[in-house]
Amino acid sequence: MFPMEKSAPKVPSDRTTRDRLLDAAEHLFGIHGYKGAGMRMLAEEAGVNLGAATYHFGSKDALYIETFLRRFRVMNAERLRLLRESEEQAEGKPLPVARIVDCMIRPLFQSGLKHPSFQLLLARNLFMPPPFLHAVIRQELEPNIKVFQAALLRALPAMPDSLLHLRTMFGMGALLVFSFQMAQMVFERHATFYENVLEEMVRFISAGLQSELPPSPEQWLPFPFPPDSESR
Amino acid sequence: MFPMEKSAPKVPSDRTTRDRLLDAAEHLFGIHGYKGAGMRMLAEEAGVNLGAATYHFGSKDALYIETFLRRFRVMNAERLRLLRESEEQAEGKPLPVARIVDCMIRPLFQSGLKHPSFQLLLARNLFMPPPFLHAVIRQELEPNIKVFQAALLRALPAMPDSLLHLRTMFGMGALLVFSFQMAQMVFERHATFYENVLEEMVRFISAGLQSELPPSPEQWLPFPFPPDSESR
DNA sequence: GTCTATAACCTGATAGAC
DNA sequence: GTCTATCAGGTTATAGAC
Repeated sequence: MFPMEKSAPKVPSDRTTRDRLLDAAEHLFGIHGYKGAGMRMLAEEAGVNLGAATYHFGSKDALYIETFLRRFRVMNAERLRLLRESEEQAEGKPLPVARIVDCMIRPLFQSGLKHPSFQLLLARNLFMPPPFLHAVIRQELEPNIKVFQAALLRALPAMPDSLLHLRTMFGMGALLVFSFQMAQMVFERHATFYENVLEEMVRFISAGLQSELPPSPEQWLPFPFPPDSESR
Repeated sequence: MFPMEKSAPKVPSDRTTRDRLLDAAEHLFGIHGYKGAGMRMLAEEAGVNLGAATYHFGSKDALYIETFLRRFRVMNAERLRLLRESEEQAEGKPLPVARIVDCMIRPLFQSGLKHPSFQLLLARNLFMPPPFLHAVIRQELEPNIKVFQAALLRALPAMPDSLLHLRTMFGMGALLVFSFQMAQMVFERHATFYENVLEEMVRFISAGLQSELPPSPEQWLPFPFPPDSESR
């Protein structure tokens, strides 16, 4: 009934093997995709045994999910933190659109600079996640989207929210493709380069969000993000 | 030395088997990706034998390339046709940005309505083509991009062309993600729905392209499209 | 916790009968 | 042109020694 004294830490304490596995997975899943990278490949790059690999995570799917969530969670938290901080500074006044967009996409650039291989994995999974990741991402992203959508609606009160939803998705597309593009060339450029691209993207997306309203705005149905994919 | 009289047509004449294979490939590669769909799966859906499948195309890669190019080529040709037509109507005056953007993206919607499974395959491959497709796409896309870039520069003479290049890429991102999204729900909506989305996307992208210039425009290096991917 | 060995299965390609 | 049978190599997952 009593917990054992030497209660072996169920997961931690073996940082090395487990974490090297996660790093290898981040790298190789990013490059080759879920189907493209096998457990053997991962184990080899991590320098661990094949058996040990499945031992630590139970299954390939579980490893993939954990690899993705490890950084995705902190990135999303950072997004919310930046927005909250901006809103406190504004003291009740609605934020400018560009400022909100900045909070949305800046963490992606930061995370991309720190973890280039994750940026590849991220773009891949936001665009076309394998089926078992789909629900995970949605659940993780949902509160985030709600908060930003609300902030944008305060800044653009004349906009029907289904239209805002559609435009936000266009913006996500611009962000995603470029994020993938950027992952290929991190370390090749100076930090100011990324800051410039970030600013330019904020300009592009903000202009799109604020463009004139259509003459007869249709009631768009909401579009799920990430898109519903039949599989893979 | 003389060609045989009954010169058996090397490729055509067997439309059924070959074409059913292409259709199945379009469908299943679109859903599951290159690695996700095996030759067995394709052969089964096409109702042909596994051996016959590799016979007609030689290899899985060749089948994949042909499946993609079959529609990609006509889509790109249509893009150029629309632009040329618009330019003839304008009689030498530079076209409005929105008009150029319309010519760029309208064929994708049209093709998506006619061939929903291809739209999925297209988005997939423009975003992250398997390595052997990469060069093929670039070569096919290059003349197209040049023509549209030139038209946009005529419409936006104050814009540095490396900046235009960057912004065009943002636009491609918006288009791509939404195109993928749309592929999931073709047939569920009325035709006017798609026309409305198309117009809305033209508005979004045009506004982004025409947004104010950055205070000190940096000389961006060109970004390859599709992005350089290490693999898969 | 880590390893070896192996099970059960799937992959693309091919040789040869029809 | 189409089929069957098969090959050599890949996949994930697991059972059991250490």
